[in-house]
Amino acid sequence: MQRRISAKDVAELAGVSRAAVSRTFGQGQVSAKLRRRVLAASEELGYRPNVIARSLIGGKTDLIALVTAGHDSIHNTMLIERLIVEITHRGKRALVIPASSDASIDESILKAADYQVDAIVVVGGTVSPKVVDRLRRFGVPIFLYERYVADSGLECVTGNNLGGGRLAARYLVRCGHERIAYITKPLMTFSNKARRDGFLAGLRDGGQSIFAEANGAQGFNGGFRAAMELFSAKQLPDALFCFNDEMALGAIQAAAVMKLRVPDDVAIIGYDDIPMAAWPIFNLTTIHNAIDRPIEILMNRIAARGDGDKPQAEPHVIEPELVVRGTTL
Amino acid sequence: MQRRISAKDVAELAGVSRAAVSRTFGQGQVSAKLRRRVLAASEELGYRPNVIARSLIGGKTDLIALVTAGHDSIHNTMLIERLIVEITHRGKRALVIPASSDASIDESILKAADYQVDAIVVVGGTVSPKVVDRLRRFGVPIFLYERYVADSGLECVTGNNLGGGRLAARYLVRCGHERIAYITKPLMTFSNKARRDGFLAGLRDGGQSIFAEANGAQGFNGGFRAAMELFSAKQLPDALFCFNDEMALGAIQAAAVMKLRVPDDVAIIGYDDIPMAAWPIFNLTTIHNAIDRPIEILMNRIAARGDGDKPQAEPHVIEPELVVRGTTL
DNA sequence: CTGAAAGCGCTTACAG
DNA sequence: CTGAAAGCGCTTACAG
Repeated sequence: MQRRISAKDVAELAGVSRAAVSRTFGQGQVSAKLRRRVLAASEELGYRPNVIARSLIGGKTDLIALVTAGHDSIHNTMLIERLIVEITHRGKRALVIPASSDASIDESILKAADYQVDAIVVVGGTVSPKVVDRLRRFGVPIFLYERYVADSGLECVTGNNLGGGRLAARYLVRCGHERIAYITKPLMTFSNKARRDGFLAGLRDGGQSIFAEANGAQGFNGGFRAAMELFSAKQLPDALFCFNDEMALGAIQAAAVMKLRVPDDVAIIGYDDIPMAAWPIFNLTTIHNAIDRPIEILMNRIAARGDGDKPQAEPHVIEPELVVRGTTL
Repeated sequence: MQRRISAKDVAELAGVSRAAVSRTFGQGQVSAKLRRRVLAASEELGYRPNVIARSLIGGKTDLIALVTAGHDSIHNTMLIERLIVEITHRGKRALVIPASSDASIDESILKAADYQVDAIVVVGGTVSPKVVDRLRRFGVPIFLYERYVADSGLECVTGNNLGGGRLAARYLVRCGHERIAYITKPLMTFSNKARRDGFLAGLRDGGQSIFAEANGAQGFNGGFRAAMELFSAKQLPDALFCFNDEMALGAIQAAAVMKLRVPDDVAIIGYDDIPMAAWPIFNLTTIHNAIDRPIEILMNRIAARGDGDKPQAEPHVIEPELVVRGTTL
């Protein structure tokens, strides 16, 4: 485990100054002849500039931190994967730091800052004002993805969950359902609350109120159990809106177990539009929660902020779309 | 965007030397009194050591690079997510660099090395000898996950795909099937080849040979189409082994479309044991491809290599297990 | 265009 | 125990 090749080694072999090496790989002007000699020496030694050392000067590491909370749903996992790919495509590196609780989000952000990242993206979580303030002083932009906190000074990119919930409710009302239920997850997270609020508002628009509500754990099994509970009541719902697609798939399963026909006996509608929703065996009607568009906005804003742009106070809101498939009339 | 707080600022405020600050946050000895003053000043200024600068001295960045090829399957995505979580739990940071082609794996590894990462894990891909050689000279350990290349000098952690394929074949033979087919993906990747080879060997063990083989694209749709092709032939297979679970789920779908009963008309067996395989609606018999155990081994070996341990030439092989569910007799 | 020098933020022998 | 100094690998004004 010898010492790595440094610019000094290259300079010596090429018979030039370390500055010449630096300029060859960086910004400055070098004559073609010098450049050739430096390149040849570098090739021979297998030299590559130490970007970590370089960042000490320029202040830029090309590192983007992804602080992720709620690694729970399929949609979230895909989202993070896409984020990583996009960050890489744009010539940056993704430093991924999963966090569990809200306290650990703060801690993760601080850790990211220790690495002098150029920007921090928090997926599905919030940051304490104290940490926000500190990072602002350091000039590290923080972005909230799939969450919006007014007046936080943070730039936010989020789907319109309120609108999505409303979309679902209105559609079910329009289809003529009259006993419409919601399947929620235990935690009233930002998105859960917004979808539910929008859903209730949508029912109100149609002159209805919520028929029933069941609380399930996260995921397929949670949706299954919650639906089983609703399907075991004296009066059954005739339509179900589920917090997300996975739970909706569990609800479809529950309907099968209870010999209920979907959508004739009970309509089911999910949220996110994960790939499985389109599988013919499920063919789930759902609210499409875009991934590509918000990520593109996010990436552009990260670049802009890097160029000194001010944070945009208004959130970047992406509108969801209803995708009608086979689980509704 | 002012300059960040440095040890110098803290030293001045506390009225001590920069060395004292350094020692307070690092290794050296400091008196309780000095430490207290340094800590107080740090708190006041919001100082945190710049780990990037620190790494320039110690040579350790606590960065682990994850170079991922084949971001395609659900199993792979989950695997990478788990790897990131485990790396973080062990106090390291995950630098995730997705690569598409094999050439880009080399390039990604070099980029990772530019960041002076402590170790590189390549998931589902190989490295050219040239790059291996260069990294060895730098003393950066490279690990191959889900792949084994003999005499590469790389430490490998992989499931026994050959054994897994064999397991599947033997089980189907034991169940009395006589027209056993394989659904493969277009690329003869390392794992695809090994599973197929093992499968053929297992059939041979039972005195049979492969009845048919179909080539589908990756994923659910690929499995669906490949199965449709087999189910449209004059003579139908009575059992299907699929490269992975997603393709197997597609095959189940195809059976439903063709009004074939599973497992009575056709048995289906997958590979990986993704969460969806256990969903009652699928209830897929499959070969369990462990995640936790190999990751644990990998993490331990990364730590050991960091402490100067030599690479282990023999691969760390994890044995798969047959999980019998409802899609086989 | 080129090189010597200063400096990014840190740590670690070296004296005291 | 503590501080002044050298150095990690790089870049960037500053002279020439």
